[in-house]
Amino acid sequence: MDYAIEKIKHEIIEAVAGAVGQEIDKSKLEITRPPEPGMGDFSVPCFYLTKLLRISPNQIAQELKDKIRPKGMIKSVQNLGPYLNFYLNDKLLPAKVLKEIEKKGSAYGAIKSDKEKVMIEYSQPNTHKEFHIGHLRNVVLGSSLVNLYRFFGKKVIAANYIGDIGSHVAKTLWALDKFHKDEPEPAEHKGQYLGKLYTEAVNLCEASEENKKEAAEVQKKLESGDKYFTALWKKTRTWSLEEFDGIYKTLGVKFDKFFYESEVEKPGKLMVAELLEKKIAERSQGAVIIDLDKYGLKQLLLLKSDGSSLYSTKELALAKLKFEKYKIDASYVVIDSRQSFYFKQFFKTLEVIGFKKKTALIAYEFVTLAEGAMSSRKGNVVLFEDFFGEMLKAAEEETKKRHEDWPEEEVKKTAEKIALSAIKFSMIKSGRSNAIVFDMQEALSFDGYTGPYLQYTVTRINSILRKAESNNVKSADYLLLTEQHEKELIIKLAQFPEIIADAAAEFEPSQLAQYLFELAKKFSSYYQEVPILKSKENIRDARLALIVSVRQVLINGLAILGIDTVERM
RNA sequence: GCUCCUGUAGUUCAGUGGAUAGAACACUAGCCUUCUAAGCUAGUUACACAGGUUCGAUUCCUGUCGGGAGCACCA
Repeated sequence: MDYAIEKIKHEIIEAVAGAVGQEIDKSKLEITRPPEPGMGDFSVPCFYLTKLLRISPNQIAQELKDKIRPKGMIKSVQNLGPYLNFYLNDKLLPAKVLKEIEKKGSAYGAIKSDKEKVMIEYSQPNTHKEFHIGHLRNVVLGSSLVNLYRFFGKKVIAANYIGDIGSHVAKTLWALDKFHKDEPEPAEHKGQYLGKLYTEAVNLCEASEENKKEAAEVQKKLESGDKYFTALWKKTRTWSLEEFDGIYKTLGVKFDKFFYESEVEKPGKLMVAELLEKKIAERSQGAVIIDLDKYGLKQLLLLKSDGSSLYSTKELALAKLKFEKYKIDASYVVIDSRQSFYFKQFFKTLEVIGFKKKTALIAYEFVTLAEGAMSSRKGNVVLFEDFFGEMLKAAEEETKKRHEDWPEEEVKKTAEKIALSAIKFSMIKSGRSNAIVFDMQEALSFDGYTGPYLQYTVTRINSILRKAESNNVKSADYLLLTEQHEKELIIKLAQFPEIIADAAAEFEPSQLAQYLFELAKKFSSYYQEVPILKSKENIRDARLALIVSVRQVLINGLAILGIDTVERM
């Protein structure tokens, strides 16, 4: 990275370190932003230096202030209490930051590749089940992490691992075969049809042991290659896969590699047999387990007592595939935090059996409803399809209200992008460790901290630029950007590369969302208070150059969140 | 019972070992003869509780209480 923000911080640190006059750990020096704009642009708290210099932080700040000679990006220094407040050089800052953005364009904020090859696995939907807003959070989070990591300079393989076999499939097929065999195939929404069957099956299996046994029989038949059920499975599996394809297409999400549980089941069983032979795994109550007690992780079940496979059985073979065939340096899995314990066990198991690779779970809390958790059994799940439909309707209404003269086609196209941005943003604005309590009413609002607000900010900039017609943005004199609002915006723009690095390091796209919203807010205030088109010609050009940069950063950031912008809305 | 996550404004969320704890929604009052009012400006209200570490704790530690989740044949 060689961004302006780094140069600024480097100069500040060097100035402070130089003034101290003895060896200090520069990494311990913090750079923060003062609470009030008038107090300076950046500040360094002096608390850390008290141990070294053995005088009060206030005194340190005062003494250092006199020793620092402003140069380069630093215009002046003030001490205020225990803080050293730095004022940046207004003559250098705007040109440095804005030229950088202009030059790098859509790559502004990106970090140079470090060649690390990682696989990010996300979505992992189960076939023969409904696709609801809980699954949506995973997709939105996962795909933005893929984008973020690529921007962060990693080589990323975006992987999906589809649960196309297992007890849920068996239950659905059991119900289909037993109660709906003679029904005509649904013409459309076949995936959702299976979801309904699954719910029915779950309830029936809970109601009676007999049903449960029958469903388990179906699973055994599937695993032993029974012709009838295998054919039924193949057909219905396609129904679900087509549904998923449609959803990914709607969301604009692409995977580099699809894995299926069905392709790793047999290799997984072989691996378990091998582990038994090597005495790494052992038998317990008829099942096969690996004892992780000495790591405080209890025991992980690798194979059922009836010999059929578990999630872990298949996951073993998947891990082998990932590391050996794809030669990745690290494997990340985006999952619901309810599976955290299992994954801790599983990653430890990989270590024990010899895969000493970088692995991490990117866990997030799940999506609930105000009345509690969604469950197929209770039938209170909010399907993605329904959610998207509602959002689309609302976005169309809002768009029509504002643009009565627009052709139907344009309304539709714009509304879809608005609806998607609202959906995606609502899934990403909360940090991963926060459960999302889904509220349709709240989701339908396009005001405030939402995706549409960010899109709207971009359209306002577009609108100004359209009206500007001719301009001399390229040769703008940045020294004319002297308003406080302008300085604030420029510093905010300069911080973008840092935000990218922080958000990536913590797997937190929500930090990026927060930043983009703050940037948009700052622009909106500026927009309200400072005229752009009506200012004097040379000032106008400088301001146009500034808002072009603001737009660029908003677009770059939104792209990482998977959000498209629109020309007008 | 054990483990993990969590408790900040009426609601949904940010945030930090230190300068006055920020937003959004909702509510109230202003602002469209001025670049799109999906906007802007102003106002009201908050760190669950009790100890400890520290010059300083909303932040770290311990405990209590509350919410969510996980802990062997589901994924």
